[in-house]
Amino acid sequence: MNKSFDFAKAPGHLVRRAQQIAVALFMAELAAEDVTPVQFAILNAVMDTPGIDQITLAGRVAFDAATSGSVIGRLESKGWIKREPHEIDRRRKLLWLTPAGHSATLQMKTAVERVQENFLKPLNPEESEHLAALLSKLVRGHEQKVS
Amino acid sequence: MNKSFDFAKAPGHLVRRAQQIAVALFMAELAAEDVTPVQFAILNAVMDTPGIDQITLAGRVAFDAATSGSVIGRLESKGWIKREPHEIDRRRKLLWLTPAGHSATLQMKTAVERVQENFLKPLNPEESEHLAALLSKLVRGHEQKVS
DNA sequence: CAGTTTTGATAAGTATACTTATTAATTAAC
DNA sequence: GTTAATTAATAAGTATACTTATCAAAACTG
Repeated sequence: MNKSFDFAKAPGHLVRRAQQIAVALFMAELAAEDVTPVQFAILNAVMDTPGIDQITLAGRVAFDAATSGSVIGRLESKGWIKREPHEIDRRRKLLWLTPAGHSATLQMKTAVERVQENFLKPLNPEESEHLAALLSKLVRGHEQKVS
Repeated sequence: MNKSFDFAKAPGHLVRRAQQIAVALFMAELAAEDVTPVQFAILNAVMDTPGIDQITLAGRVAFDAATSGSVIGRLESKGWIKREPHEIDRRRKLLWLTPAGHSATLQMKTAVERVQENFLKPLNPEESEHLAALLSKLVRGHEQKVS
């Protein structure tokens, strides 16, 4: 009847909880760098593809132009990212890491790897792989509708 | 060298992505009710435990007193939740559903069950159960440090 | 090639989600 | 039993994350 939803078993709740934990571990491990998970994702993508434009980058990590635009603005204020208009298509802004941004990002990477390890610590290696595989399948299965 | 982090495989990224999808499905399915996942979680918890106080509720669904306080404020504005100070300990505020909140929450439940189904649609029943089990184990393994 | 449509970026507005600080009320300690 | 420590709630401030609206620049269309 009025039986409430069983949140402990609800996948949506578990996923939200897991994400909260991942973010908390990230923030704790990278407190010294003063960076957030989304900021790192963007720095990483720009390091991977220098001169990427904001829309392409948004599709790759944040999935929303408005959000990633404001995140990039913050990274620009920190002096980690440089924004320059595309020579031909002046609507577009292309992104590069500054030297400071480059070395900061490199430093973050080992810390982020530690975060991933800590995050998965409650699971053994097989379970960790299985979880990643299931999440991949789930996410890919939805990809058409969300991106 | 400058090989970037492989986000497609990073569990933190997958979890964030999965959560985004879950929220998007929820918002689409419950657009008519004008409610968010966190708001539903709170309504559900109050229906489950009428007269619960804000701190206990926060620990159960949102894990943060400030956030859940503001969410409850919004639910109060909507006329779905009633807040009353505890008779003895006047610091505490106890929560009840209004009649409108009660019937709205009941209506949401079937929609939320549809969301869970849609969310897990890319996986077969075994995989769905396995995913929930792995996430449960992961979350429980971290529970001491985060709550 | 003028007019419409599309696209990239930003602004505005709402809703989490967290931290730290503040206030008020209660409990503990001496 | 008054001060000290704790606790519940809120406020303030930052950072996502999304929607819709706006604006400017390109691309398309007749």
